[in-house]
Formats: sequence, C-alpha cells, structure tokens
Amino acid sequence: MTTSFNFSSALLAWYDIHGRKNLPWQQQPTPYHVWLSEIMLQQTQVSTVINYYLRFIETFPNLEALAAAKQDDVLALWSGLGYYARARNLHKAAQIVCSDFAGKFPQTLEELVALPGIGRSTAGAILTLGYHQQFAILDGNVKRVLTRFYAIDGWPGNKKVEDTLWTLAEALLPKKRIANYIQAQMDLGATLCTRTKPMCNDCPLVSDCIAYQRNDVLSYPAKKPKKAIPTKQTNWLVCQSDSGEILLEQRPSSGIWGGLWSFPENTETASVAEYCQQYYGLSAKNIESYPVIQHVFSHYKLTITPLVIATQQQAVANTDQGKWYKINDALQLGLPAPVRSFLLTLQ
DNA sequence: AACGCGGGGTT
DNA sequence: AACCCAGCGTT
Repeated sequence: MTTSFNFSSALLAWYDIHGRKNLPWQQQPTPYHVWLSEIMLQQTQVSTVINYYLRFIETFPNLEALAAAKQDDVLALWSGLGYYARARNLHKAAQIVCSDFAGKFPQTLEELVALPGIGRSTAGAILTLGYHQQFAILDGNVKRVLTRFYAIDGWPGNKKVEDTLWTLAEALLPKKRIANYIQAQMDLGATLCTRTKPMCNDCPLVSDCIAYQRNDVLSYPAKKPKKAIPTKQTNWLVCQSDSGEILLEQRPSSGIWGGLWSFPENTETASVAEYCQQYYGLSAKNIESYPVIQHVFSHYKLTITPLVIATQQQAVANTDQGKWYKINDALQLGLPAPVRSFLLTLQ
C-alpha cells in the first residue's frame, strides 16, 4: 500500500500556525476589499500596496463611493503605484457593477472575467476569498510553489506551461476551507517558498517536493527569456509662467502613463521655441536645460531632458488638454513618478 | 502566442 | 544592474 501526500491538508495545517491573518484587506474580506487588494497587488509587492490600500479605502470605503468618483481622483490616489490601466479599469468595473449588478459583485467566473481588469486569477481570488467557492488562482506565488513541487520546466509565462499549472492548481483544491487554502498558497509563496533563500526546512510540502529532492529548488521557476530593451529619448517642456505656474497636459488614456498629467514633450531640441509657439502659443523668454533623468520601464529605458522654459502665461493654443498649475496643486494630480519627483525639485 | 504596461524592493 | 512582484488587455 502506498501513502499519498495530501497537499492541501499539509498546507492548511501550516497556514493555521504560520499564515498571515493581519493584512489590512483580510480584516473584512468583502468582495470589494478582496477585489481592490487583488488589483493593487497585481505585479506589486504587499509592502508597497499596504499604504495605498489604506488611503484608498479611506477615500472610497465602498463600491458606490468609487463608482461615483471622478477618474482623475482615482488616478491621483494611484499615482506612484504604476500600471495605471489598473486604476482606470477598477473605476470602470465599479460603475458596471453598480449599474448592471445592483452594486453587488457577480458570483460567477464568466461574469467576473468580463469586468475590466479582472482575469482568471483575480476572479478566482474574489470567488474563493470573498464567496468561498471552489476555484483556483495562479499568481506568482502559486506558480513558484507548483513549479518547484512538481519540478516543472519552462517559463510560466509560456502558454503551455501556464495551462499545465492551471490544471494542477485546480486538481489540488480541497473540498473544505477553500478561502484559507487559497490564502495559504499565497502565504507559503510569499513568506517561505520565496524566489531566493527559500526556507525548505520549514516547508510543509518538503517531503514530496521534487525540486527539493533533486537539490535544485532555485532552478524553479525558469526565468523569463531575456530581451534587450531599447532606449528612447524625449524632452520635457517644463513651461513656467511669470507667476511660477507650470503647464501640464493629460496624456492619452492608452499607452505609457495613460490618463496621467505630464509635461508637453518633443524630441527635437533644436526647435523647442518654435514648437512652444506653434502648439501652445507660447513665446519662450528663456530655455534652461536641466540634468537628464534616466527612467527605466520594464520594456525600455527613457532618457528625459527637462527643458525649463520661462514664458508668459497665456491661452494655450491648439490643445484643450493643457492647463496651468501651481506646483502644490499639480502634486495633487495623478502624476507619473518621475514627474512628481521633478516637480518636487522645482519648489 | 507574444507583447505592452510602472514602480519599487531585493539581491 | 539584474531580477521580479497576489496579472490583464491587446494584437
């Protein structure tokens, strides 16, 4: 007779003693709180999210408050967190749930993934943590734990590998205590089965972990294939009026820093004065080049040359987006991190 | 199936 | 400086 290892029982027993139970969004795990925290935690670490989460629920304590908000106010609370499409989708989804679902989050996978910003894993988290239904999640923690436990080769971003992981994640679900189990998976990955320095001696799964048996835990999960990232260049036209106000414009809703407020940009340093005149109706009295800012995204590097341009404040031509702000007022807007940082150096 | 999308923490 | 994090939407 063979004994079969009970994955979920071992994990739940560990969770009862070592699991995290004091995170802000665990205190009152309503679908709204679960949803908001899951969106914020997409590609963002817990320690970074906590303060954003607390500020957010203070301003928008419930779904109705969020749905009624202006998008600018939502983006302002998101400023610095990155992946700003998350904030726009969050806001949109809140309005849809209010209008189409009477303010109550849907309870089926199909309806949840139809909402903007909610994919299969986030839907799984809402259904399990919020509604105690039987679903799997597949975040970075679960991918790491499963690729090690089963010694699964290949980068988890690869479609075929991901399909395998989803199948395993679903097969392992317990019949009882689903919410605790899902939380336990994330806790194990976040606190013990970490990327570097995993604490295998304390792991409830170690007896049957194939990567551990092979003494090869750190080889999993396989790394993302490397790709050279390009460098792009731009100038920030930091137009400052006699009274010290700064010209900002709202970026298009799609693309980098979508919907955020930033400086006008151009790439032709030689013709900055003409550019200001032509597109903004501004005559530049003085142009000062500031030290370049290197900003790194996950997919390219951006070399920014801030050009601080002294102008007289006047009507902005050929754009309905440009607006003059006092620096202190600008800091209340949804700003990309380097814009916020640069404005702080100006004041 | 591959790529676009940020900012910050860790090593 | 490299790597990655409670992924999702678009193409």
